[in-house]
Parts: sequence; structure tokens; C-alpha cells
Amino acid sequence: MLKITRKVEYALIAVGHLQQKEAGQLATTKEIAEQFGIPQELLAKTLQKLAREKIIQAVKGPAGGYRIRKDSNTINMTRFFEILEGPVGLMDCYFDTDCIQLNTCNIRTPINRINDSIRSMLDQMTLADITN
Amino acid sequence: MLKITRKVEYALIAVGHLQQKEAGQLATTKEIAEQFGIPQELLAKTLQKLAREKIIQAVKGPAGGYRIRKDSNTINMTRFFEILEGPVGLMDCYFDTDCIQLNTCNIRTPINRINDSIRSMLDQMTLADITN
DNA sequence: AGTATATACGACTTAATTAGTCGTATATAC
DNA sequence: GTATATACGACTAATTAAGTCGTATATACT
Repeated sequence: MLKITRKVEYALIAVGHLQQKEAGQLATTKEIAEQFGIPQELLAKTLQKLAREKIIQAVKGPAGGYRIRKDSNTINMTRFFEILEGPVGLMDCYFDTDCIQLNTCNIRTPINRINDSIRSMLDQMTLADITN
Repeated sequence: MLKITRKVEYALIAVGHLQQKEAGQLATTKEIAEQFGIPQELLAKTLQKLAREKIIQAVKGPAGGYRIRKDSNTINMTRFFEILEGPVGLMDCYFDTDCIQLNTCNIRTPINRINDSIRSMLDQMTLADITN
């Protein structure tokens, strides 16, 4: 419980790697997968999501790959996590309100307070804090 | 990802319920399970763990049940979570150090910083903050 | 033009974790 | 002695996460 997924883990490793590159330099999925011992196909799908959301930039074809975007540092971690895994919440009822026992439930409010704390912590944290 | 488990959820609901009772009053697993629509057997095992760790007190036999301990309010949430679910860490390597790529891994340190933040947040939060 | 190599992406399978159930033992009030 | 509560390990089912595969598309290079 309270774990991040491997997809997120791999994504962070990859972004960290891209940050290391000289400005504009590309890295391929293969390169990253091999260097860090990550399943290439899984990493590929993950990077595709990041590219779709403009966190990184994709270049197709041979001599292609991914490069970091200069403004990617300003992406906050809540956003980053949610791109890859969807809504970040300790319980589903933070987003879904169709829980049968919403009325009887005596912990919804306090749990959501913890949730808010975690989210605001992640909000204040940028990609650069992790990968630099 | 970053979810709490139902076991923890149920435990919090149960503790919240026990807090409501007049001092010394007992509540049975059955009573709680029915009132909140929780599977009784699962709740039972969860409460047994809490009893073993002295968070609540068990009374056997008919007219038995559980009651809250007066000092349970001072239990912090990291402890509470770890009683029920074991080590709280975003990645396993926060505790296990036998990850093959510990050396190559470029995100271990920053992730563990987030981890520390979450843990210290939970450390400073007591059961009473949730269930009162 | 043709080929090799990269990303794009949905469908699928496998593995791991979480959720829930069951059987049996033990304590105790009546 | 019987009914009812907790105690607890073993088991099964459901859900989620992890990983694989097939196919399409873009493009550098010969």
C-alpha cells in the first residue's frame, strides 16, 4: 500500500536520464532500457504517454528518440503521477462519489484531509526536484 | 497507486466507531460490520491485529467485543498503517536494500526524500486526528 | 524506391497483490 | 453444557500491476 508503480518508477528514471543529456540530445528507449535494466516495451509505452502530454519530445525514425523539454522542470508531481496512473487519492471516493455508504462512512473527511496534504506536497514538488 | 487498503479503511472506521462509545463500552465485530456494510470475517482479522498490538482491547465470550484504549489517541499513523500493512514506503528499496540496480538507479535518493516527507506527515498525525 | 530503425498504440497474457471466505480452536457469560 | 464472542491460519476469488506481442507509421540513409 502507498506504493508507486513501476511505470512511474521507470518514467522517473528515464526523465532523470534525459536530464543528464546535453541540451537537445536524444536518448532511445532501447538505450535507457538496457542501461537501467528495464523492460523495453513497458518503458516505451510509458514514454509515449509522457510525449503525448508534452513532458518529453519524441523524434521518429532512425537516429530518433526522446529529449527533455526545457519547461519540463516546472511540471509538478501530482500532474506527472496522474498522467501515468490517473487520479491520485488514498481512497476512490476522493474522486468517485458513488460509494454506497457515503453517509454512514465516518472517515471520509479525515482521510481526505490526509489526501489533501499529500497532494499539496506533491503539487509543490517539481520534476526537477526528483531528477536533478 | 498510492492507495490505502480496505483493511486499513475498515480498521479506521472501526476505531472511529469505538471512539464514539461511552468510556469502557464494547462493540462487537458483528455490530460494526453490519452498521458499516463491511465483511465481518475480514474486519475480525483486522481488529485482532489491532488488539494484539494493544491499540484496542478484546473481551472474549458472549457480551464480549472490543473497546478503545484511552491512550490509543497517541498512536501515530505510520505505526497504525505498519501494524496492518507492514513497511510504508513508495518503493521497496526504502527498506529492502537488495535491489540489483541500487548503483545504477538514479532516483532512489529523491524518491526516498518524498517518502520521508510522507512518513513524517503520518508520524505527526495521531489516530485521534482521523477518528475524532 | 527499399530497408532498417525509431516511435505509436491497442490487445493480450502473466504475475502479484488485495480482498474475502472457511474451518477450527479458545474463552466465558448464563 | 450451550450459545456467542474473539483468535488465527489456510484457502479461494477478484482486482490490479507488470510485461508481451502484433501492427502501423514516420524517417534517415543507401
